[in-house]
Amino acid sequence: MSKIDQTTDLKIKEAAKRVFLEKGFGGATTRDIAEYSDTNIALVNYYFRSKEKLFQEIFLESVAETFSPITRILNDDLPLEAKIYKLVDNMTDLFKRDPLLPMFVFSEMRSENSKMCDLVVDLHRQESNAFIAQLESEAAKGNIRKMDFTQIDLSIVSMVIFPFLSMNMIKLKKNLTTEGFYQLMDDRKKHIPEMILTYLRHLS
Amino acid sequence: MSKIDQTTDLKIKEAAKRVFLEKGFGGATTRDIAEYSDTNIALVNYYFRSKEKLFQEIFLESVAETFSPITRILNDDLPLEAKIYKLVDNMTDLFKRDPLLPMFVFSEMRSENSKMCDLVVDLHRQESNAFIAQLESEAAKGNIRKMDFTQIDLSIVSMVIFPFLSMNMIKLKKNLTTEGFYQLMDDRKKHIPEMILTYLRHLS
DNA sequence: AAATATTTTAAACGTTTGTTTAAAATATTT
DNA sequence: AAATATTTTAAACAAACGTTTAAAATATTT
Repeated sequence: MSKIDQTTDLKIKEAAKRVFLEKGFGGATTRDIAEYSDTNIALVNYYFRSKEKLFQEIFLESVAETFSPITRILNDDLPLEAKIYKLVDNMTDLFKRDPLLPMFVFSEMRSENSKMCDLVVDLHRQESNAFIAQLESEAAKGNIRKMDFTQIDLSIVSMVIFPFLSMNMIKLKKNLTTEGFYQLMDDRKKHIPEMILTYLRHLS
Repeated sequence: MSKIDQTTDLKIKEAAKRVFLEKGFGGATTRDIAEYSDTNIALVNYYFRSKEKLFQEIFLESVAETFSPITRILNDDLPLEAKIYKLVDNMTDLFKRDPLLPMFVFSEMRSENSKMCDLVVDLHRQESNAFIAQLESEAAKGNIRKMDFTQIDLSIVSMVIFPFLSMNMIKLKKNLTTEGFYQLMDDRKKHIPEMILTYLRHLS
């Protein structure tokens, strides 16, 4: 189906996602969304009732897009090493496809009393910690060091996501094009798992 | 000097910093700043000409606050191990004092053509890479592995800053109070340098 | 083909925004 | 003490915002 034959509500939603990802809820306007979707401001409210309802729909989908691959892989039945490589690889590719996604999700959770925080906590209510359990199991077997594995979990996610959150600063500082930046991210697919695994296997 | 005896322009600037850090440029209003500073909207423009001028003043100071300690320590004349420990320690303490600082700085650089990007690139024009040079020197001596040390630089900063960018999400997911979160950050003061140094010293 | 339901449009609504005005109050200088 | 400069105030401005209205256009059903 060519873009011009899309249904009106889909045209609006795709335009809204683009605008919200670029500017956030506060920076985006109904008129922006109407213009990019080639419709008008009345249609935006006709199909989605309000700017906030439209935003919440897109935000929830974006949170799922960001975290469900992570959760899925962390709960996969894979050896530790393969799991870490797969996690970093899949996350990196996801954010290369949608580099504005991390900043969109985290910036909307900036204020503690944001409605978005409540939505997210509902979404992740029964999320298991299979990854940390797996790490503890390997530690019990003596394959890796004993430690607080929350730190490992947090460090992996930090090393993958942060570069995308600070993409523009990195590009400026290292004088990189978008392609150069993506090359750096691809290099991290080896570097991050190597660092984590070297540390874990070096029994303290 | 008690808060009530502050000069008017200082009262406004401190209130503005608080409001901008919490809500960002787009989310903050001149009326917010006037209310928090116990003045009025005309005085805000009388002393700072416009919301944008006031914002730029605060943003530039915040960028300096965030990055000048990093740059200073990275250029310190310290052995590698001590430097990494000091860097992580100082950055963590800085962000514990001002946990909204990272999101404030990076969210304003979200769009590539943001004026803030240009301001930052001017600020860091002649910044040296003494840290990466030091790493390369140690690698030449055979003390640490040979590699692209941009990855190390980026990984350290990621592991320190990202948790503060995702503070609210972490607190929700791990069910932590602010104190619990800060304890986790303090634990990272050991974890991060240990991981980095273990990796560097494990000659591949 | 007529009647009904749905979609689209243009215009307007009331608020909130950043900013400005001009007068009042206060401080400083002569 | 009078004249001048600075600071503060209350009120208003135009522009932009999210949303609503009511009529027009189109699609669907009877």
